[in-house]
Amino acid sequence: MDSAVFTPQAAFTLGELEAKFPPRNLPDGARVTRFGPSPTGFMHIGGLYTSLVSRRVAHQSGGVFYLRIEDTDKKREVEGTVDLIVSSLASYGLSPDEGEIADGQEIGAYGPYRQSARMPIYQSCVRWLLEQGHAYPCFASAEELQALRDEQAKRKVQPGYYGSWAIWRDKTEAEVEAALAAGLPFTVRLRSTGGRDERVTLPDTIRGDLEFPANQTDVVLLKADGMPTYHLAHVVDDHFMRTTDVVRGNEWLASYPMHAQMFALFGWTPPRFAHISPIEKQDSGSRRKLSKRHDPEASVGWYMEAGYPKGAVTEYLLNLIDGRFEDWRVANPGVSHEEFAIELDQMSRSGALFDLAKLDSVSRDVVGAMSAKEIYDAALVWASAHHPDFAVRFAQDAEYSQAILDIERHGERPRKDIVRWEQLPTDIGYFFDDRYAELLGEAQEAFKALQPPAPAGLLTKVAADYDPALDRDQWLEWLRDLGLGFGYAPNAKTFKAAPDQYIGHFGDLAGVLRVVLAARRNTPDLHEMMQVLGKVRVAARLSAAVDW
RNA sequence: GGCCCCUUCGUCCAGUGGUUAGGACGCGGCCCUUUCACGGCUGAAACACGGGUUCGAAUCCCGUAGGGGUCACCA
Repeated sequence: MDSAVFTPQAAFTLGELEAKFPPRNLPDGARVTRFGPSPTGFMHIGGLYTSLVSRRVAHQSGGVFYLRIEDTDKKREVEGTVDLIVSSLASYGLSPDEGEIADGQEIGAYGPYRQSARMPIYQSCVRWLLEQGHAYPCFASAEELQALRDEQAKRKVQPGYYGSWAIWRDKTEAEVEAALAAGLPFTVRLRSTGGRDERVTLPDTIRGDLEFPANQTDVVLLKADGMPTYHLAHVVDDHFMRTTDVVRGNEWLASYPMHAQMFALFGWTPPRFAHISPIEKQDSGSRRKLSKRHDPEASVGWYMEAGYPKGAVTEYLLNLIDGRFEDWRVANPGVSHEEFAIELDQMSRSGALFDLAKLDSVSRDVVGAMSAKEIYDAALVWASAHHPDFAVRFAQDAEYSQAILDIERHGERPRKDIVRWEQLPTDIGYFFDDRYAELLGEAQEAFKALQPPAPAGLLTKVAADYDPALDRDQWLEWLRDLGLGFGYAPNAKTFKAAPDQYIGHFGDLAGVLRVVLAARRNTPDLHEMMQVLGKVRVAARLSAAVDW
């Protein structure tokens, strides 16, 4: 029978494909890796993780990292996902060297890079398999397949389409013709060659040699709609795209024998495999994969909304990949994390638990190392997308905004209170007069609750005498002096030594000013804060509070 | 259930026959201090269990247990 019936879109011989997609001309040792997401409406943090590993492995070796869209399941496909994937990768500095770089636009000589556009290639390969007798059409319906599984469950045998359970494996040509004539839908299946006691070895880059029973299942290669399954597409694409290292989740471990068999049948040398463990999450005692349904932090979008700096997410991921990154970071402050080399064979075999506290800590350090300008730029981008009100305020006077961010950021030990941009509106909102007006109620309440209460005349005096030109030491001396006149001890020690002689100490005085100026007790350095607010604002706020 | 993978402080990672089992996050204490952060010092905290091999085991071997993955015309 003419196998073209089952592969109507086949257009090439294997030889033609070999010529069309020749081995890459790369330096010795160069690795070609890829990221192959399915566009199902979501960009998983695990995808970022895998891409980070893959891209680095490729680039460290002078190789190529490409993006391949695995859109062979049109039922699950969600429009707009490709865009999301492309832009997510781009914003974390993980853009591919080949593949889709913008919606519908791709670069590279090994494409197309969307599997749905590669039908002629897959079908050509399957046609060859059919001709060699390594594949056959299967007309079994979903119901028949289910009945098969039920029977297997009843008899307590291995479930699956294999051996004598593979009902269409040995049908006669006449039976196939009849099914075809009846217009029954069909799939094309692999005619498995795996022996009963045969074993195959997977030389995994991360895990070392792993042994499995050889594949015995007549897996589906071409679905009823003519699309390839993952298994076929993986083998064909990674061969013709000349992938040298397949980096993928360890959920694929069990299907390796299937893939190995296909590579062998085609006569192709399989790539190296590195099966990485997914990021997991603690869930009432046990752990499980970070799931798109239950865990918001599984989505890359979550990190964007929270306003984690891009570098923080990357460095956290780097941390999971190799804990020595931390030591490297300490030894190489200011160096781009791009410089840190990843070694596949050093990766952890067990899955890492997602740790928000650790991410926050990494982020604190990353933000701590940024300049006010860098923070301003990144935070403004975030605010424009996620907090328009704040964006307006923040953008109005860029110089003022940056001065706010620069408080305690210019010395040896920068402030590390910012973890994500999301905090900014509440943390520095009081610097802006319109926002401060909204906080007035809170300020008054806190002011009234002050212990000891602010002495009469204090605010007026500070408002009148404050000189922004004073440097830190002069300011301290001035304010201590001034406070002494109102009964505040110059420091806590003095106060403790003679509590009856004072109403409080310098810290209490600073507290009064903080509450009035910022509507809160915890603010950055008061001296710098007042300088940034400026004489006019300071005086206005203090004077207005005299009547509270 | 079959097959496969994994197992060092709560978490992440070091440690590949001889270490007081190390670092980081988190947590506690102390110090610094105008609050909050920062920083410094310090403390509690782990080799899943049982057998071997060995003068000696977190490290090698065999079991057991626990956790995870996979057995689709989803990837």
